[in-house]
Amino acid sequence: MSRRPTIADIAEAAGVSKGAVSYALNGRPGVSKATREKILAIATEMGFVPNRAARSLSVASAQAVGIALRRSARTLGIEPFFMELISGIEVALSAESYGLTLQIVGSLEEELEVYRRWWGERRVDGVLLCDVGVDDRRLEWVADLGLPAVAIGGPVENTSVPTVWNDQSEPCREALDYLFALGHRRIGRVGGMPRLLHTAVRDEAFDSASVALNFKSVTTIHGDFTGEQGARITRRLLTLPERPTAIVYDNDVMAIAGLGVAHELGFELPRDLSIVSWDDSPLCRLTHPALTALSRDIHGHGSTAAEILLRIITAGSTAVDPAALSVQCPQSHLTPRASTGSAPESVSAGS
Amino acid sequence: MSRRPTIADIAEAAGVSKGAVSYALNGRPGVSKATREKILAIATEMGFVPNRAARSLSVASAQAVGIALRRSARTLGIEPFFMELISGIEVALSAESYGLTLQIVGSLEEELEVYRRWWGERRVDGVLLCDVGVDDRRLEWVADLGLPAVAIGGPVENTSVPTVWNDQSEPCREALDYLFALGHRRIGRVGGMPRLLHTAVRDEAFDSASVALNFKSVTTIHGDFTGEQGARITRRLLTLPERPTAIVYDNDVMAIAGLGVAHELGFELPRDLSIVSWDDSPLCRLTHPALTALSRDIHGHGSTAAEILLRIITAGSTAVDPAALSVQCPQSHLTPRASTGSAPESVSAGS
DNA sequence: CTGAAAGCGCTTACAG
DNA sequence: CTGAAAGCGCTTACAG
Repeated sequence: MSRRPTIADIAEAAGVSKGAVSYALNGRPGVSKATREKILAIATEMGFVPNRAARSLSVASAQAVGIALRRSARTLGIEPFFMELISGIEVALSAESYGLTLQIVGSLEEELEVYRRWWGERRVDGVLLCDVGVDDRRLEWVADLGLPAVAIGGPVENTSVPTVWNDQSEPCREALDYLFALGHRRIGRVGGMPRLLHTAVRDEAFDSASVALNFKSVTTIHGDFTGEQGARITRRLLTLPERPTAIVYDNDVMAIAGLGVAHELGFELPRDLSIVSWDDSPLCRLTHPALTALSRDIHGHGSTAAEILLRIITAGSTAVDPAALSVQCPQSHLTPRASTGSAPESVSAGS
Repeated sequence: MSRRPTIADIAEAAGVSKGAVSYALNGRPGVSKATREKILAIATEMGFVPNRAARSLSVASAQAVGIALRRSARTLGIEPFFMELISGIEVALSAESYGLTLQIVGSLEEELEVYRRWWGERRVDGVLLCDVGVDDRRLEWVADLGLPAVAIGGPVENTSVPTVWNDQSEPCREALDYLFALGHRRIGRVGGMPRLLHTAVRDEAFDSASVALNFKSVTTIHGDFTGEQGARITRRLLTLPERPTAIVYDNDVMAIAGLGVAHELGFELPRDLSIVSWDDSPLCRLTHPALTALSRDIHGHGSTAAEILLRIITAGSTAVDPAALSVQCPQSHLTPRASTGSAPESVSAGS
């Protein structure tokens, strides 16, 4: 038949009621084994797939999760992070037959509006919040709406929204220890957007680690994760009178742009300059020299976030303790590659 | 109220029937101006958003479009192409309040199954087909299902599925003319996966253009769009006895990996080697030297595809001529940057 | 174990 | 211009 089959069609063919078909299809008690098998056989033969809208309307659930991305198309495209995250999310959702609804938004206001609409429409059962900011208004917003949510990034305090996050201070310390051991004493850092929480957290981690190691100078300049800014800031750092001998970048795209600038200015790596990318991606292995990076499992990060969200959704409005659900993912670790080496005119670390 | 408001709530508050509320909300005739305004005011005040599932069930439409991506998480993440495409699609869909449902699949079989399920569930009203292959089974599949679809890539012949595509031969010719003029006579090409239609089309375009220009040698080796393959094949090409003086890559990721290998082998660009990336992305501007590339508007490509799909969906099952809907997008054009220059031991083009 | 019925929240002919 | 009602395709108490 050209019309897609419904449970009514199956019921008619099997000579039972629609209710019986529903029970059989959902593996519930209430139908005999023989009837169940007959119904399932007919359903399979007809190529029956239950109508989502009807089911959603009945059970008051969308069987879908939403994610709104507030980044320009260009940043999204070039940054491997998002697709890796999304594919991790996907894995967890597919396992529970949940769909993923994606929307790209241009502003915070638009994003808030999307959440209101999605939730009002019951288009989603919950949302994943990306790029958590300092004093992020979205946390309160979703809480007020009653919209289940999980924040990716953090840690966030005093919120009812569970958070999936990575510790930033230990990997930061690991990277700086490493550079220190290589003899570097003047360090530059090209940071991310200061409004993002994870940038702020790294700022702090970087500061305290630098103080502990007693570097001669540490200069952080914030960028916006784009290659343009990465290049501009690198050019700036490398033309300072007391230029750094090593630079740490808050994302891979800026690191690669920085590498380009280093080449352009005639620096040879790692002889004249060491570069570390904070967040590893296949991009870091494509360059020459390959970039030393702080690696973490972004895919797993996405899966974990999605799993927690599903748990909250399933638990329903029964109060779930967000603190109990907040999860710290395996932390980043240093993956040394060819872009880092001894500092020029090395002051040996051991001496 | 904590419960999300329905038209029944509005009807009660306004003292009218649910039908009247529906007419008012949807801007249909059947309610007086005064009543309409009163209803709208109440709806706004209550923060009413219509339940998608209920509407979908009534109008038998999902108000959503699906896209299944059959690439590994790694390729998806690193390739700017997909996010740019998706963001273009998004723009067109948002304008019509359509949602985008995304799924990552591991195999063709899985992908076909997803289409069957989406369509059966009425989760989507149509799908966008990416990475169109040679003899692509999906085209017949969606046609058999009756699932509205638009293929991205092509051109595809003898199908009822409209296609949004780019001409490949003219840009190919443009790139080769340019390299010829720079004195290059031995050309290498690192292609994409041969099973993809656009790779096959480029193979052919490349062949005929090379014949016309009478290059000394042209070597195409197919890769899989990953950096690993791009690097491996580049290493192979550059260590051939009669190595090419210029290499064209079928995507930016392989081109960047190729650049890395060139650096590693001590080639200086563009003095010793010229590199062209087919498909431009911000990545091409990050490297040093920046990569000459064949640029095209991927974002616009996505929007166009989505717009056509919406047109088909709206037109319903009334036969639409796919040929009339197939669209050729503005073609790629050469953007020369610093990675291309005169061939070593140049045979001047003019002489 | 099974059937008949109500209900989810909309839309839309059909009467008044 | 308005109201009452049926219907979209499911799920799920409630009787038998």
